[in-house]
Amino acid sequence: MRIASIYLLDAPFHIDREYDYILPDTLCAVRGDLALVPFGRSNRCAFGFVSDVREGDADGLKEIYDIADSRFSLGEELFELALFLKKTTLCTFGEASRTMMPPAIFSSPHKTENGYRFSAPDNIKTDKLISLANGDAPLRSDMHRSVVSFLRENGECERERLCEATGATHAQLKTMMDKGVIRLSEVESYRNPYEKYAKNNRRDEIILSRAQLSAYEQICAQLDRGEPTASLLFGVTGSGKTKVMLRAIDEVMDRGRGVIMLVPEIALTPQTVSIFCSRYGERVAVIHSSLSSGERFDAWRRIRDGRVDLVIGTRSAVFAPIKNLGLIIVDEEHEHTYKSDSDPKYHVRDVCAMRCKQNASHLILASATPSVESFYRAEKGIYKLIRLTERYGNARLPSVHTVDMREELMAGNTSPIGRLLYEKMNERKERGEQSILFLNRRGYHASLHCRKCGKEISCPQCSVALTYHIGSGTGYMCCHICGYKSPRPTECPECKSDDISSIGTGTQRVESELSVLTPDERVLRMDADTTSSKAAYERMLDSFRNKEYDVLLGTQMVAKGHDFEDVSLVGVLLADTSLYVNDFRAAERTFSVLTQVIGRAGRGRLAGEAVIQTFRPDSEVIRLAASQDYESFYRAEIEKRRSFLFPPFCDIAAFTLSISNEKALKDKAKEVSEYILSLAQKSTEPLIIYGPVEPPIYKMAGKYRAKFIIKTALNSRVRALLSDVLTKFSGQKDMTLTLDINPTNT
DNA sequence: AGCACGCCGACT
DNA sequence: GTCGGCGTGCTC
Repeated sequence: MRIASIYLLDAPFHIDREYDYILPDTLCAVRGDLALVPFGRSNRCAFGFVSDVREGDADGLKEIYDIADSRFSLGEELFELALFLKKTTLCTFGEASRTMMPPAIFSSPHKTENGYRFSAPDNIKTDKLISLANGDAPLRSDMHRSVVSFLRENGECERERLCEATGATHAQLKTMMDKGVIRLSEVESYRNPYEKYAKNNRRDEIILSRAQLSAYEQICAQLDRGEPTASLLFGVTGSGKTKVMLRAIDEVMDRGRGVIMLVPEIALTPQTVSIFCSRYGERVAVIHSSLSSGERFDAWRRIRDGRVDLVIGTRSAVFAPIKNLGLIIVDEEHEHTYKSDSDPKYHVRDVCAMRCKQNASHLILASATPSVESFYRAEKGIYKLIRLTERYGNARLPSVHTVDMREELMAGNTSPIGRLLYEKMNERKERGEQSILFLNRRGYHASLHCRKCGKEISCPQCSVALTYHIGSGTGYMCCHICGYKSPRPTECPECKSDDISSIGTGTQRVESELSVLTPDERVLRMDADTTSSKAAYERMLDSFRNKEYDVLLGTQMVAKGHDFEDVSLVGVLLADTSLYVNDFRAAERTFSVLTQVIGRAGRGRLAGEAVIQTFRPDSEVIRLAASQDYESFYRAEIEKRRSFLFPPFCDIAAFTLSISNEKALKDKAKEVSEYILSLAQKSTEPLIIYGPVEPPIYKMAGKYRAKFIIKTALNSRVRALLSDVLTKFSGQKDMTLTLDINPTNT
């Protein structure tokens, strides 16, 4: 008997392993194939993936219902990658495979007399083609004759086009089909929302500067080695990394190999897309979170069917089933969106490294402010370090002024705009140039406080302050964690005092301040509240580019990757907000976002200037960001990481326990803690265990949370230990225990 | 996670 | 007597 080992799609962690089934003679299967199997006492129908097929003893085993055809197979390479994810992130095989395939594949099977069969996903779009079957058949209708003569002249024709051209109806065509005069064939077709960019594509020649050419040649040298390699393309803002990447993509495609280009969610603007689509036409697939399920499925099918050589997309596009992968590019590699925060909690860099190993391909990590981990690896020689130290063309890095906001306060200026920034904005306005203002906080005021009892107005579901937003009427309070909204209170919910005051400044408040301070400046506010749709976001960037506004005011999203010719001033309204977060990556994040946002100024022919406003002008991070000196920042930071033992000098495994009952949390936390300690005692691996500790947000969406932080050096024995903890507590009800290995916020 | 089995309380 | 509460245990 042939026996197949199967991983199930929906097995929870503690029962996630291979299960053996009989493979009936009528079916054949190879590793990676999608299967339908009976599972559990009631033999409910479950999806699974074939891991292995062999001859063996069938006693006590159930039979596989069905195997899907190879179009819906994970394939050998992605199957291995799913196992890799399971092993390294401790997710289930099902979670891993779900992130690699479009959900449309798992459409519900249909029941037959003796089991279940696959249903083809119902949203495969087909073109219905009509061709001549027997043109010599005698015809009595004029319409039939004109259809036949049309087909004789034009050959096979798409059904709708045929109806349009001849005036025939579906019913008439049906009659002709029944008589055997014509025949209908269906071929799969693909929805491609980016088709419009792909028209009249052409590859314009790219002229590289001397520095860019050198970078490109270093990349080619890596490609020539024909083995898995990685480089860190470290180029200052505005150095023209994109051009180097385009040339590298050309080169790899000319060698007949596939490319995956990853970008952070925020960078997937129409500008980015149009650059690539107009260059590579229909050989491009774009993948991101706001595709419809049909579009997602079709992009996946186009890639699977070998119609695509270049995939551009966000994090999960690293799993694109592209054949003969030659190059992966991770643009803005320091971005935190490259770490998944739901299962599987993978970092895209690790998956890239694995895929490059599988395909002997090259990996390019690109950034003006590389993650400390990546720069460390470059120093160690694991990545080839390629530098671009100068801005492209005649552009120079902006000159930066740091303003101490305490002095502003003492001078009686309570506005979020300091005097220097105000002055410089006016200059820009007079010269017809543009400014970007960056503030890392949305809403109007950060929070409301009762002046009598000191209580802060907080979210009933989460332990964070509600942010005041202006809106219709008196405005509303909003929780930025769970989205809870309530009207603005008129009295303190605790002591009923009506003496409520506001603290802090958000983008909305700056917007209204500006309308008073500089009434003739046209200000565009861009944050999560104004860019609810992708279309709105794109429209805003376009109108700012078209100079319908003088000032772009916004959160993080104004800092990333945009290229505005006429922006010559960047103002950072409060640089220190992200410094007070209790997190070993706070300095890195602050440095990176400041450098990125400063880098938006002076990218064209105009000289750039930046004003950084802060209450901490003496802070080392702010000083280094002002001088845009990444390498000095890196030296200081890596020494801190070394002496306090943080990544890249150790790995961190973080368990989060969450329970809706606070008392139950305390009890369970003790139990988890004791279990971890008991395992650690038996282990010889280096393990430093902290916890239970209260996370910065203790209560989140109605659940209380406790964390356990383990500093360690990951290997298979440590993973087995972590897996043991997860298995023990993952089956228990009324609680969840999750594990994040090397999380981006600790 | 599902789902069945099973062992106790309140109903026609 | 039996319908149904959800505790317990298993899944090739």
